[in-house]
Amino acid sequence: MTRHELPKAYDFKSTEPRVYAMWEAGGYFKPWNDPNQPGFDPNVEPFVISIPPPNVTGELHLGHAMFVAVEDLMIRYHRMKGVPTLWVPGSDHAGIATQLMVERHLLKTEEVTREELGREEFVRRTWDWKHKYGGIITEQIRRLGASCDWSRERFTLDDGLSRAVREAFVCLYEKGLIYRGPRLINWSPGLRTAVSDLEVEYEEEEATLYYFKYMLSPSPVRAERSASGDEAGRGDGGEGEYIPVATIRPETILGDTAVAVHPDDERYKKYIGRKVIVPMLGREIPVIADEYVSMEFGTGALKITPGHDPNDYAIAQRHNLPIISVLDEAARINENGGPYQGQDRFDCREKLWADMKAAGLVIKTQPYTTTIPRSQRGGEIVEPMISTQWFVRIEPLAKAALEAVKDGRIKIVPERFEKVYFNWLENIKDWCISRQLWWGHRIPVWYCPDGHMTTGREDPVKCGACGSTDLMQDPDVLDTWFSSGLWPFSTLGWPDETPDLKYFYPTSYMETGYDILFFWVARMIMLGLEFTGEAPFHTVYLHGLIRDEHGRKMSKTYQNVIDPLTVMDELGTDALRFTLLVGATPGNDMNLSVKKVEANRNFANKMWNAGRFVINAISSLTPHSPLPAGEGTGVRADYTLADSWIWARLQGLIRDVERLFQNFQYGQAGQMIYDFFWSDFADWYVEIAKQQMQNEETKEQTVTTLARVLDMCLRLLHPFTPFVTEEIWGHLRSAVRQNSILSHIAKDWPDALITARWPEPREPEGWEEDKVADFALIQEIVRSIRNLRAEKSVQPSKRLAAAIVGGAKTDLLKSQAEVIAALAGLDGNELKIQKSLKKKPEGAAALVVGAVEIYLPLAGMVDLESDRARLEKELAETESHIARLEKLLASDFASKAPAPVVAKEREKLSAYKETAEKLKAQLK
RNA sequence: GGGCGCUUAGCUCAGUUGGUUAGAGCGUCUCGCUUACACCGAGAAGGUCGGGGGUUCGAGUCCCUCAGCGCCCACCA
Repeated sequence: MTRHELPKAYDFKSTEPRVYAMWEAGGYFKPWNDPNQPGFDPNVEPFVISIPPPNVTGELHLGHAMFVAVEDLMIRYHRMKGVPTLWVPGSDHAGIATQLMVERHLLKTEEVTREELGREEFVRRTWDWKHKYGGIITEQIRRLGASCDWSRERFTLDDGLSRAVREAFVCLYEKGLIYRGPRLINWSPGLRTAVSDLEVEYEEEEATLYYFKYMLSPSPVRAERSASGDEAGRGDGGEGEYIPVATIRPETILGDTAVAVHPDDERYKKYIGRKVIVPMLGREIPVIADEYVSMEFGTGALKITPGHDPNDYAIAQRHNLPIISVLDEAARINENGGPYQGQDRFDCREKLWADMKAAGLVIKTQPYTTTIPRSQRGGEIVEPMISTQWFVRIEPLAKAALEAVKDGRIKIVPERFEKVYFNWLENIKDWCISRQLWWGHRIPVWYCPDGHMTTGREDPVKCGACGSTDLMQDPDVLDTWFSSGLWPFSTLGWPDETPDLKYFYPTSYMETGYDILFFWVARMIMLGLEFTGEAPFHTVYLHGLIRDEHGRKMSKTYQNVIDPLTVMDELGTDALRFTLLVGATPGNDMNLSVKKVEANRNFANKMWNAGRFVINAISSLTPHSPLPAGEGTGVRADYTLADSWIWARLQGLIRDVERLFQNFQYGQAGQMIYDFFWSDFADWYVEIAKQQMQNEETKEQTVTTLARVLDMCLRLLHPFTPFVTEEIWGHLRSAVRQNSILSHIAKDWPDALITARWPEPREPEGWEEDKVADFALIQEIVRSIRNLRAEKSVQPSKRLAAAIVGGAKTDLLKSQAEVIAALAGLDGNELKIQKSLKKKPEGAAALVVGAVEIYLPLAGMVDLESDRARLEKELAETESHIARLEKLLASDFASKAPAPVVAKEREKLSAYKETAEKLKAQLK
């Protein structure tokens, strides 16, 4: 392999599709231990993730990119550790979203509405649409590098999962945990369906508060005196007594069935038990007393509309008030609205108010800010309405789900979300699961003409109660989240005890965004515990949401949306993945910018070029000099300091990464590998390797070390950036094939390689620290020389002579003379290293690094004055450190801090003292 | 009304058992096409870790408090 064969810049465009196809074709995404295959071992614990199924209608967005990046990392890491690993992919039928999209599509292409087509035909068309476009999103998920087992791909509306939904419904129904009945629910007038509490969003908006008069009807028992209250009392025109009331939705006046006041309210006490007259309709309704009413707020009197307000509904229940609905399914006024029947809710609001004004019933209007309930989907204002719907009796399920997290069977990462989870489940209300849609799992309940309900695992032929064969299935479908809630086990075959279900369930991690903790995660836990008796996963990992670079929400109106497909086209998948993984911290939102992705595109290119260098180096070895195998964690006696140092650093890195992965600190781990690769390996070791390779004695061990360290880095980075690492590794493998030291990239995680595959005696305790400390001195010397060169504007190509006085470090420095010379731009022949020096060289600039003195004879460039100033500044800094440390060591620190910490500070102090002495000598 | 998060270099952010002189990327400044990489290399400037108090030998890190920003939950018309 020659250098010319590898392009100078990493070509992700041609690499990514080729590599992905290779993985998929090689069966690499399938678990190696498979219950459906011969040789299956049930005793090996697998690692399993169910994908958060994207909507079939979905277009790839950064949320998808995020979960794929994190989950693929988890999956690849475990796979490399040798664990049988399964990532189950699939997609969600997404009831409302898909139905709306297909409706829009049909209207545009065929100018036909859903109603015109009829239910059966519309559902058929939607399936057509799904077959045609449903694969787009999964293709896009593949582009992200997701190593899912595509042979196990599922869809929430396919036969198996539909059967699971049916089974779940019937079980709950039979246990009495599902019921049907009229309740106050959230109604979406545009979509004409009920929605659950979670699908309603409350936004603060400017509204109007309308004040008006509730006139008292003449009382049989005359009120003694007029009110003492400020607002209640006689109307100005002597029109009679009234109670002032305020509302935001005047149209609901038509459905009022009472006016409520606080029992202790002196202003209104006397009216309790009397009647007031509903404006424009003339109905008489009672004035009631209820402690719910706040005397301080508004007028202190509250109109009660049980049909369209949850609070009023509750009050009505307490007082046995009638409930009047005034809106139809499109939120127009219905027959109970008298003259206003047929008007839109907002038209009616205006007209009714105008009429009331004409009738002298209006007091005033006032601008008012309040929270308005809007549909999460359409954005329209949701109306609370009485409607007959299906509900899940949630308390028993919630209780079990609460318990599972409280007793640790399920752990949520980051932990603070456990509190959020508890709070939600403790205050949960019954879940409205029926939707007035056509696309979804139809409710498996049939009605006979007498109204009996029949359900079952098979479609019934006759009524279970009366035997009638005249059956009509419930027209509604189930909430999309009902089927999603079964996902971890329905995808594995439940309700059948399939081999997959037995082996792969419960799954391991549930990884998703915190925004669907309630929608999805909590429901999976509730339904999983109910149907399988087990928690569907033992760990919930929640990632944050992605915002633009200044923390704003991405939206089309701001024009700040970053399209992952574009980013992948321009900068590569690995760059995007690495950015999402390293920039984020569990459960915290992250701000993304293309600039960050660019920086990581550069990192991918860095890997590529370091890889190219190493491969080239391997090729430069004679074919007959084999690379030694089996070297474990240790270092050979003949290794140079740099060889030992980089290996020592790598050991530390592997341990740190392992620890961070165990704690879900993926971002931190990625950052550490990045730093090691770029700074330690590329900037230092590779540069030294260039010099070591020129020496026949050290050439082979250097190439070996380059190859080993690169190999380990590729493995560590593979879960983050799978494509570029796989590609480099492929080239690396073909470069060393005849020399055979490397095995298989995607199979072994470094820690396993070190502890198991290369078991050799460890070096003496502390060798790593010693090597790191020694090398740090060399780095310091090189840096200070470079620094001085830059300061003096010495031409970079100019080789300088130098004299180094090493004292106790002389042997070490002598052994590193060539390294120092190469990296600091010194002339190797003119570099003198000695233990001590009688007299300091004339006209040389002096540097002090710890106890080491360096003299650079910069003929003609030395400015005695500025040199002196530089050394004096250093001395001052050193002495301030000495003072600080002496004070510290004289304090309670010395007696109370742990011994090793104190020892460390003492060492530092003596080092500073030595430096100070050298500096003083220079200044004499 | 409850609960949570954030506040660290010009910008975006790391910093999890409290322990050197607080880090990275981008941006800025000075050099440089040294045979892996200009998607690069070398060097530099830049921070009272939001304010105040406390615990401790020692606090960006733990506790209290205040302020600003953001999010979630919640039925005051």
